[in-house]
Amino acid sequence: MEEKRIRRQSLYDVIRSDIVFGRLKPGEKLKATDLRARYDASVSTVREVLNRLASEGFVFAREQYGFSVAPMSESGLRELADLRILLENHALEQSIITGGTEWEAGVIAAHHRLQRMEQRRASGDQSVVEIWKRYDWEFHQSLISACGSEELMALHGTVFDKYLRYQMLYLSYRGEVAEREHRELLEAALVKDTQKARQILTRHITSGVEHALSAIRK
Amino acid sequence: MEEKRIRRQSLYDVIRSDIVFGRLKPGEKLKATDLRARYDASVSTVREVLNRLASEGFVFAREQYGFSVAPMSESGLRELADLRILLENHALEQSIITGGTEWEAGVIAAHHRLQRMEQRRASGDQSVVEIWKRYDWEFHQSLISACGSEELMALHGTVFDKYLRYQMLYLSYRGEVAEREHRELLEAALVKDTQKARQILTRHITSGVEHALSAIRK
DNA sequence: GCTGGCATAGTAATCGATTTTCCTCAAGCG
DNA sequence: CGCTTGAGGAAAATCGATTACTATGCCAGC
Repeated sequence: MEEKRIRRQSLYDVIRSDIVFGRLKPGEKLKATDLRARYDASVSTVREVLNRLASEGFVFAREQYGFSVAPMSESGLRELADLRILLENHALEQSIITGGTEWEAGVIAAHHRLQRMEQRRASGDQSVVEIWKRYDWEFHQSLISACGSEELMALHGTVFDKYLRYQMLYLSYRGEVAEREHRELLEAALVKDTQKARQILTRHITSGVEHALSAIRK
Repeated sequence: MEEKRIRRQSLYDVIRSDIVFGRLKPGEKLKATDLRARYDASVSTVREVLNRLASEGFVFAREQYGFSVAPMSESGLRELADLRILLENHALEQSIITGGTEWEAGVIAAHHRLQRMEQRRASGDQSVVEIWKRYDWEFHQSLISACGSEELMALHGTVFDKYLRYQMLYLSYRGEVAEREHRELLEAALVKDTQKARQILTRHITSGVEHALSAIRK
């Protein structure tokens, strides 16, 4: 039962992931003809994908100049972190208020998957980075999944990945600390303590930013 | 001095505006070949534009099915309104705190332009609707322009337009009331009263939603 | 020696044609 | 009679070629 994907979708996934995980460097020029060869697709298909990525902010586009990987900056990181705090805190609070048993079950399951990967990552297994980060994404998404707004969730999902790109750039790994924060976040959510949950989440993100910035300054 | 635009950009503007102002109905199928004739462009160009609009949420896309104008629903309106309140309140507060004289000047100028159009609209001139709404957009953007986050402003800009689409659908016109709220918003911002400004803005949006929903229920 | 314009090459933008996929409908079989 | 299956057509996805633009560098004139 092989999953059949159209070329555009798989191309989109590959390029997006190449950008998020740094295989395509910030500022790097994305020539349609080069990508055509590299990814084995026609210019039209490549351009469709680049247009999508451009409107999401992963790719920078200028008329008559073409496409390049979106640049990164310290202010970019701060902006995205602030935005994530704003969106995710709000969604989290709503979600805790309205979430029922099904939501709780989903959150616990997502946390379990994440935790397993965190352990493998902690034991030095570098190969699981992408899967680990996907589970990270899924855990945070599951936490806010009862917020009642698909628009909000979609927005958060994109912001999360744009923020993740910075974590990957700075090779920011906080191991045990982030692991504990996830656990605390889970607990606060399950006992419906919105204020505590907001507090932990804010710290989770803020200290992540500080950690990344201090790492790059050395 | 004729402005030279590339085809894709002008096509994007036209289709986007056609969707926002309801000339393309929600759910309407967007066949590439039809659009090709209607807007005089090739399928590739049309598809590039539709991909962009899809990732912004104005167009709905499904594999092997093609594109259609994004559907609209009451919950969609509520979600976008909530999102706009969240984003704009936050940005407004930051902007009031950091904004200096230049920011104040920009806000006053934007409000003046908006007010002039509000007057023309109030006197029954239906032809200015699009310009009027553009000035509305610009006024709100200028208010948050000192928030320090380009990401936030870009996000707000898109959300504003998606919300505007609902106002256009419901033909929601609050005339004098909205005019007064804009004036109050300007005043609160200039005297740096963040709490008052947040309060007015929240009411501005909330009552706009209520007005629209009560109109459709008759 | 410097500047301004023109030729040229490289790349982006656009195009129409071709291939692939999906849906419909009807005929054949159980 | 109902279900499966395959032919046919419509529309989406993909393609390579063509056109348009821009930047680079060379040459002529000042």
